[in-house]
Order: sequence, then C-alpha cells, then structure tokens
Amino acid sequence: MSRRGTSKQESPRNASDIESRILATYGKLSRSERQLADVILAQPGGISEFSASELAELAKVSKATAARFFQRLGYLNYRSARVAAREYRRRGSPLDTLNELSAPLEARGNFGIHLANDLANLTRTGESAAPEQIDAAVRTLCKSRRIFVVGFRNSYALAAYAFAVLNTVRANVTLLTPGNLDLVELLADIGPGDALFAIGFRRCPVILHQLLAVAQKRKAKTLLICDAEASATMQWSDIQLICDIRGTYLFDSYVSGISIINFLCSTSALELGPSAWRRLEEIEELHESTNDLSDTGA
Amino acid sequence: MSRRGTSKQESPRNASDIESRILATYGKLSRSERQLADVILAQPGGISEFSASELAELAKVSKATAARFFQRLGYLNYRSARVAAREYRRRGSPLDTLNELSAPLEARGNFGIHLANDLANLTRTGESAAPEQIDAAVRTLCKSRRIFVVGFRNSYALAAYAFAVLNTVRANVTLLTPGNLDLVELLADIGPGDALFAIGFRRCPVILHQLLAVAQKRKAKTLLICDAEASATMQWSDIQLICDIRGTYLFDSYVSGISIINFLCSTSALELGPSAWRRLEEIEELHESTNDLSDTGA
DNA sequence: GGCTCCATGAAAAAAAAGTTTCTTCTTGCT
DNA sequence: AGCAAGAAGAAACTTTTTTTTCATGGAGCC
Repeated sequence: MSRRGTSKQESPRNASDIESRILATYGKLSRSERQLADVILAQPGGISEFSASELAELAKVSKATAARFFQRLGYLNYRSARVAAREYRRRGSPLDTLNELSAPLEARGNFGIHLANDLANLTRTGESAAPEQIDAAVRTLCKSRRIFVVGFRNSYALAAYAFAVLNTVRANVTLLTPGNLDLVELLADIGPGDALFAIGFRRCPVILHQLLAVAQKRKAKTLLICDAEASATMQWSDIQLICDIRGTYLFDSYVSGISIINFLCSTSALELGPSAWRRLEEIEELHESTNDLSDTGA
Repeated sequence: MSRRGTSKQESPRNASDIESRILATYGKLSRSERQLADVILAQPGGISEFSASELAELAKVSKATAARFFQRLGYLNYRSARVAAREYRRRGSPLDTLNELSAPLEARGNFGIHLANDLANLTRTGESAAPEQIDAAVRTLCKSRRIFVVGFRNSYALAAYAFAVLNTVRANVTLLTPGNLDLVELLADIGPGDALFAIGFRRCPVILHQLLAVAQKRKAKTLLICDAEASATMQWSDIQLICDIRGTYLFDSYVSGISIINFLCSTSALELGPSAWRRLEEIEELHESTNDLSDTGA
C-alpha cells in the first residue's frame, strides 16, 4: 500500500521522468537553466550516466546552477534525480521482472533499444559505404566466371545467405562450407576470371587470410565484406565493403551485412538482366514442379 | 607500429568494452570479483549508470574490491571505466545518426533507397512485435533442455546464425542442416522439454510444417520466426515472431529476422546469467588456445 | 607447524561531487 | 538614475565517492 513518494520527501508532482518535468516547465526556465535542460534532453541515455558536475560543464554552467536546477525540478537533490532516471529507464527490462517476481516478464523497452541500435548501424553503414566499392563489387559478382562464397563462424551464416541469393541469380556459385575439404579444392582450382566472395567479420579465423591471399596470388578477384576492425584482413582483398556491426549487448549485429548482401545481389540481378530473370524463373518452376513449397498463403 | 593504448595510461588490451574485458578474464577472477562481474554483466544499461560504490553494494563486496577490480581490468580508475562505458554506448546512438545525417541517405541513390527500406522494415517489426511472444521465446530458449534449430532455403542462413549465436550462450543446441538425414533422427528423438526453433520465411518447404507438427505432437515447444504471409505455418507453432521482410527489388529483406534473433539470444544470455558467461569465456579460451582467430587488429 | 602469498574488508586518506552562502550582475520598474 | 528582484558564478563548505593503506584470514607449500 501507500504510494510512497508522494510524501514531502520528493516533489509534489508525480511526473514520472526528468524529461517530462523539464518539458513541463521549459518555458519558465532561465537562460542557464535552459542550457542545462538542452544538454539533458540531448542525452539519449538519460542523466543517470552523468554526474551533475559533468552536466554543468557540458552546459557551460556552474555546478551551483546545476544543483539548484534539480531541486527546482522537484527532486530532493541530484542524487535522487539520478536514481529516479535510472529506475525509470530500467522499467521494462527483462531483468527487472526476473529479479523482482519471476512471473511474466515483460521485455518491451529493451527491444526498442536494440532495434534503434540496429537502425543506427544500418544508417551509418549506408553513410560510409563507398559507391565505387559497391559498383566494383557488383561488377565482380556479375562478370566472374565462377564465384566462391566463404565465411567462418558467425560469418558463415552471412555467407550462406549470400550464396542462397546469389545462386538464384546466376550460375557457378559455390558455397565453401567450413570444415570440409572444399577449401583445399578451391586452392587448387581458383584462377583468373573467378572471384572469392568472403565474409570476414570480427573474430574470423586466420584461414580466411590464407584463402584470400591465395586467391589473390592466382589472379582471382577478391571481395570482402567485413567490419572496420578487420583491417588486417582487408589488405588481402581487392574490394572491401565495410559494415557497422556494433551490438547493444554481447553480440555484434549483422543487419548491415545482410542488407548489403541483399543489395549487391539485387543490383547484380538488375545488371545481369534477362539471364538472371530466366534463372529465377527456372528455379521457381522447379520448385513448383516438385511441389515442395508451401506458399499457399493464409 | 603504433598500437595506441599500450601506454601506461590504459590497458594493454585493446578490448573495446567492459563486458569483453570481463569475459576475457572471467575464469581468472576471484570469488568477490566474480560477484562483481556478475552484477556488471547483468546490467543491460552498462555500468555508467552506477557509481562504484553502488556496484560494490549490489555485489555485496567492499568498495575497495570494486576499485581494485576496475584497475585490474585495465582501467586507470573507476572514472575512466565509467566514461569508457558511456562513450562506448554512445557510439551508434540513434540520435547521433538521426541528428547528423537524416537527409543524405536518399542522396545515395539506389543503395540509399534500399537501406531506407530496411530501416522501415526494422521499425515496423519493432512496432508490431508482441512483447509477450518475445518473453515466451526467451523463456523457451533458456529453459528447454535441448534446442533444435531449423530453416530451409533462405531461412537456412538465419537458422545458421541463430545456431551460431545461441550455441555460444548455452549447450545442447543443434542445427538441423537441410538435406541430410538429421531430420529423421529429430523426429524420433524430440520430446517434452525440448524446443524446435524454426525459421520459416516465405517460400519455405512443406517439410517445415511437418517438422513443426511432429514436434508439437510430441510436446516439444515450437518457436517460429516468420513473415506475415506465413500464416499457414504459424498454426503449427506455439510462439510466433513475425518480421517485416519487404524488399525493394527481387529479394525479401531479412534484416529484421537477424535483428530479432540477436535480441533473443542476447536477452537469453542475460537471463541465463553466469552460466552463459562462463560458456562464452570457455569458447573464447578455446579459440585462443588453438590460436585460430586473427583479431590482432590493425 | 610455520611460512608466504593473495584476497578481502575496515578504515583512513584523498579526491570529487554536490550544496549553500555570498557577492556580482543584469533586468525591469518607478 | 535609483532601486528591487532574481539569476548566476565563485568559493566555502558538506557530503559522498574512490583510492590507498593496513590488518586479518585462508590456501597452498615447505
């Protein structure tokens, strides 16, 4: 019982978060206070990541003003504002429910953060992508006689995707599955006119370097999709496409890799024109004739 | 030359974030340190929201230990760890990108359009995602004794991804590779306490239905990631996560699928807690001892 | 057993952070 | 102009946080 927090301890307002409180009084703020308000509102992570002094400094305002600001906002002091912000942000975390009463956990909030991060990855990747590298990649994918697709560990999934899509668009695409001896055959086989399409995101095995190096030595084109940290690998490839892969928590995000691969293959299909369409059509017919797809819809 | 960061200032490691640093040494930590590590890893928002004292209290450990912990992790002091965490989290903030570019995407020609489409897919998927389905999915991934991951055609790549990530987090995960006889073995083997994690995007073969149906009949949990058009398949699964997959040109876009899978696995790791972290560390160590990764960076 | 080594917490010391006081400055009003 | 009110910074002050020092206790070794 007892809605704690309505006591004199805290603010009379029951406004939930700092942002609301600020916005509710934004018009009545003085110049310095507004500077502070602006700084605070501009923090996507909320104020709990900052000390009052830091905020003051960011707003080019004295610590005194900052201290007063939070009191005027209705908090007992900065500390209580900070923990309030933290609690607020925390609502909706799966851990919450886990810790508090293991009943139905409600994971709403964090998913949003996760998606926002992936959105940012995509956007940044798009911004930094070099058009001429993309062009070169498409040309390579279209003009090479044979294409070998390779990727290890996490990158294997992307390689599998690239293979699946590319293979519907053109012939002579091979996915080198890790762990078998195809790799050796490749080394014996690859040459001018071929291309090695490598996916080499963070934590990729050294063998990828070796494959790229050999392919290059044999005059095959080498195309690498990787992240910015893979600079060691990049030097072994003719064309590099660099993706943003930052994840919110433990794992890197590969959405931008997937997206680029899709784009490359789509564009290649466009470039190949009728031959690609004919192939797509044939594949479709094959599936229909074997009747193995279940797309009857709703 | 010039491995910045080797100076006395900071750590010799170039590990980017605190979580990585912790995982890299998790096994070598003492009891108290591990308590701290657990508390820290359990914070989805990172440490920057907390003071070292607060962390110490949460971990039931003295402030002294906390202070030492961050130094041992390679930071100059707690403050620098906190700032690092904040910076790390900040990179890639959606605000960053939203504020800074927003316009130029469309100036990027077809690639920009393509990316914009993927962005929209992600956003829509996020908006329509049902939190209780996500919760249920995470619970299933954590609590099931064994998990079988399956996907055909394009969905195979996503299944491979799901397998790769899930497998770093928990044991008893199996990827059913299409085309071999594992499928039959599965049918004989699966039962209550197991889960079938199926990726069934458009144009999936009927065998997926069959697998799901059998799993369900045998009281295994069935979890399906699919698109809105797969309603025929959905009826065979206990939990459905529906992604937007509209592509700009020939191919569907799987970015939202990748994103959801990443989220599910991350959240599962959080929920599994120490057991997941220990596993991550073991895997990391195995790779290090076999020396097969090439992460030396620049 | 006696020894060292190391982890740990308690407490002291050092350093920041946060709050209050006091003074200055601006602004608006008469 | 003179005055009052309020805002803001500097600096003094208080509180909290962080680091270091020191003492204790346990694990492993001779």
